[in-house]
Amino acid sequence: MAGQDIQGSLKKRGIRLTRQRRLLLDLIEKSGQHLDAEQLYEQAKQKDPKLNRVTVYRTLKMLKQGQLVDELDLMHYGGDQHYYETRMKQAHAHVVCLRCGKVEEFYGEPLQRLRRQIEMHFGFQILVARTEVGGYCSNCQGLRAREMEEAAAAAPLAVTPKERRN
Amino acid sequence: MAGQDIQGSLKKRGIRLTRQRRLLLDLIEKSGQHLDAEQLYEQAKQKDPKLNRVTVYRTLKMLKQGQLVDELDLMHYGGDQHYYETRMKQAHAHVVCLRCGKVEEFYGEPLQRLRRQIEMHFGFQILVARTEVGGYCSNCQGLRAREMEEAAAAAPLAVTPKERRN
DNA sequence: GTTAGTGCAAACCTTTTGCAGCTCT
DNA sequence: AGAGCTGCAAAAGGTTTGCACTAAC
Repeated sequence: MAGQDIQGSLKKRGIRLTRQRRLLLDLIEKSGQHLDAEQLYEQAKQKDPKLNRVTVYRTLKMLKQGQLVDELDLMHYGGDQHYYETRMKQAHAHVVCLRCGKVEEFYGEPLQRLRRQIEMHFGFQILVARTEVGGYCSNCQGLRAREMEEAAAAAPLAVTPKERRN
Repeated sequence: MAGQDIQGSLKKRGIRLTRQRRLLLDLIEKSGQHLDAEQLYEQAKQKDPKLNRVTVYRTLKMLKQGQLVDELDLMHYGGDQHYYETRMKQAHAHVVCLRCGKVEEFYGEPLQRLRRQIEMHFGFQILVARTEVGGYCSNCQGLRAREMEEAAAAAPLAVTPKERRN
């Protein structure tokens, strides 16, 4: 399983597998979602109430430096914190709906192609790559349009009136 | 000029063009680089010592919401702050060397192709998209390898020894 | 004249650091 | 045994907010 991979990788590097780290790694790997440090801390605290928020940050930093997790911000939809995911999966882009917050993942060869092109074009050695996209999901596009109309009806001022004067 | 575009766009939306905003817009547009809020503040203060840092943040936020600038983090090479650039240019990826900090921009059709694919695949309406890549530029790859060797020579411990024992 | 925008101070949120004590190997 | 890790408290860095005053339209 992926779990073994990360823990094995740490062991090989001479990094200690403490109780706290095992717990955090478990949570990161088993969570299907993208967790931020605070969510991870909350979940971990339920299993180990003594665990400190600082340990979460230190563990995430270590995993990031060791290239075992990737750091995302998901277009800052939920704020300025960072989200984390394991690197087990194939490269993918994150597609974030700015209205409902849903995050979809895009796999597929245009990403690999882009990556190869960048490496070739600059002779660059890529260690980490992120593509994040914000907009409206198919479900929210109509709702969003309706919301805009309503807003315009409620406040029939602001933008357009001034243009008519010219 | 691009300057006119942003200022005109703001005017149309009924957003006031204050002295401070004109100054900040000028700096953003004329700067060839990616500026963070603090750099922008420092530069602005030289022309208007009274200008407050908060105004910089508020202006950037407004421009971001109005989709007149894009927000980047350049793989957090320089810290956790955000960088900004105008949206005048064609879509491009940012390629950041994690050793020397150089930022290159990748244009080219793989990006457009990726964008179209995401829109088609999910029926998604993209408002903003970012691709950021971290690694070593052609110039730093050799230097980096040498640094690693030296580090291994200086501290001949850590990782590999343990593996030999098996 | 109104309303939006500014400056100032203070708060806020996320993340990092210093240090004493604990624990994994 | 001893380096590495944790918890706690405190600080730091980046960004936002409340409020009274000012300026753009």
